[in-house]
Order: sequence, then C-alpha cells, then structure tokens
Amino acid sequence: MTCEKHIGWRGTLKQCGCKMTKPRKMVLDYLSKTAEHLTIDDIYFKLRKKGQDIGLTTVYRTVEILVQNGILNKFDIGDGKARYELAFDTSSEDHHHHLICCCCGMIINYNDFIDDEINLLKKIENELSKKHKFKILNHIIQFQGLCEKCSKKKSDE
Amino acid sequence: MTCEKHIGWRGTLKQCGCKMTKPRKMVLDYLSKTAEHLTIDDIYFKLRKKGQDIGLTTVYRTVEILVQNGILNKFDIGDGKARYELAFDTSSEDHHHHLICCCCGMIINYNDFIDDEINLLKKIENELSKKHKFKILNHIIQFQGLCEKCSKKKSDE
DNA sequence: ATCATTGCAAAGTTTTTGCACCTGC
DNA sequence: GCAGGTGCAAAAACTTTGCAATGAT
Repeated sequence: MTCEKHIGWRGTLKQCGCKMTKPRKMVLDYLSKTAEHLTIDDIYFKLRKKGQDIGLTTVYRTVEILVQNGILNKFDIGDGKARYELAFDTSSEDHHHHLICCCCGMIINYNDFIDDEINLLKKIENELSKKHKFKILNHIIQFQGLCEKCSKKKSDE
Repeated sequence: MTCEKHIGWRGTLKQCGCKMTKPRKMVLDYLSKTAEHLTIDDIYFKLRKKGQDIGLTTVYRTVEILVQNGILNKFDIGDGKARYELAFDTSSEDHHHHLICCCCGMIINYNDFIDDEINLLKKIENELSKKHKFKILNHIIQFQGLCEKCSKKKSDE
C-alpha cells in the first residue's frame, strides 16, 4: 500500500496534511484489510501479534485523525469501548448498519433496504439541516436486541 | 411518586422484581421529570445538590437495572461517557432521535418524519429478525454534524 | 534543519468490584 | 429474618497528557 491509496472513501491521509509514518502505515494497512468493528485494543494487540512495533498512544492518536477526517466511523455498541470501522459513502455497496446483541455484543452488518433508507435519510437530513441550521456529516443506525444464541439461552433459563 | 408509577413506557420497577428503596426512588423521580440526556455524573451531582444522599455506585447500579428493563435508553454521543434518557414507545409522541454536534456535543431532539421512519423501521425489523433470527428490542438513530455555532466558528477560522 | 510524530510513563476519567453494614418486604 | 440493596474504598478499564527522543520532508 502506498501513502496515496484511498482509505475509505473520503480521501488519502496526505490530503489531511499528515505525514505518512511507519506506525500510521501499519494502522491504515490493517484497517483497510478488515471488515471488523475494532476497539483500540484490538488494533494494538493485532499489530503487536503480527510483530509490528507500535505504541498504544500512537494507535489512539492515529485513529483519532482518521475519525476527524471522515475515514473511520466511531461508534459504541454499549460496552463503553469506542469502536471503529471504515466509513463508506452512503451510495457504496459496503455502506451498512448494525444489529447489536445486547447480551453478547455480537454485531451483524446489514444493508437490506438501504435504498429506502437512504431516501428517507436524505429527506430527513434536508429538513433537519434547514430547520435546525445543522450541518449533517454522518449518521448512525443501530438495532439492539438478542441474537439467536442469546435468545435461546434466555428461554432455557 | 409512588413505587407503582410507570417510568417510561415498559412498566414499573416492581414488575422487574426489584425492591423500591429510597435511592431508587430518588433516581426514578429525577429521571421522570427531566428530558435531558444525562450521564451518571449528572444524575449523581444533581441529586447531591438537591440534598439527597446517594452513592455514586448506587446510581450506576440503579441506572443499569433500568436499562436492562427497557425503561432507560443508553447511548454515547462520542465523548466516551454513557448517557441515559427515558425510553419511549415508537408510537409515543415523545419518541425521538438525536442530532449531535461533533464539536460541542450539543444534542437536538427531533421527531419529524417519525411516521415514515416507523414504517421503514418496521419493514426492516421484520425482515432482519427473520433473516438473522434476531429479536429486535430497540433502535438508535443519530445524525452527527455541526451545530450553527460550531459551523460559524469553523468558517471564521 | 525543522517541525511533526512517537512511545513511554504518569495522570485523568469512567466504571466495576469486594465487603461490611443496612433495609424493604 | 433474610435476601437483596447500599456505599465506601480500592481496583480495573479506558483514554489523555507531558516530554525527551526520533523521523519525515
């Protein structure tokens, strides 16, 4: 991967006025190859395991830059740890939302009805940005509930 | 307020098999009277200021019970602190979602297009719960962006 | 050469746990 | 009376900050 490679859909890191360093390359490289919903710890330990030397602080700082530039999305599934995933344009095939199991924390990505959803969201965004003079940059949609396993577990009790 | 009073829409605390104690009354009483998006600290200090004696740990534990029973919604606006608000049935007038300013953290409630939204959500919920055998209990919709003040501040720079 | 970036250690926050005491039912 | 609830203190978990050394352009 070169420094110029697009990470996510909003641009390169260079465009953000950032230097491309070894640690940043490691983080970007890893993130661009995974579809998971990673915590800072996930990223840090994954890289260490691969033998790549990086400090925890640097992971925090690199990820923060990527969020500020719209390259990563930050969200919380309810366990108090920040999670990150590549941001995709709403028109992209990869754009999706999450089903989250309240019980075990499992995350399912879905992109059914994305077209209907996008239409409604556009309508809402238009209206709300006028009404509240609010510049909308991103949206988060989460469904919370129980996955199959946890449902069974609960009914067995 | 009596112990039996409905807090939110899903029932009473007694129905959850919990004892109604003084600290729990304080928390419930406060929450049922406010429409804010409170952190644990907010609740704790607000009660202390009113002269009501309660421990921080108890606030954590009480709020957790209320979340587990669908009486409170828990969410994160991106600052790493859990926030809580009364949960409302999707058919309720008070059901709403949030516009969140990434810059100053301000939250605007909105309930425009709730009817369109509910229709789409029902469709999605139906489909997804079949497809993924997932029991959907709640949903979170957040728009992230810049409020009027922060937009101005940024363009002045 | 310069200024951004790194990574350690230390500190700051938020949340959870252990445990002796207390309280609603 | 007794199971469940409380609150303190301590610990754990997550994140940020200070600073000297390093590295990219």
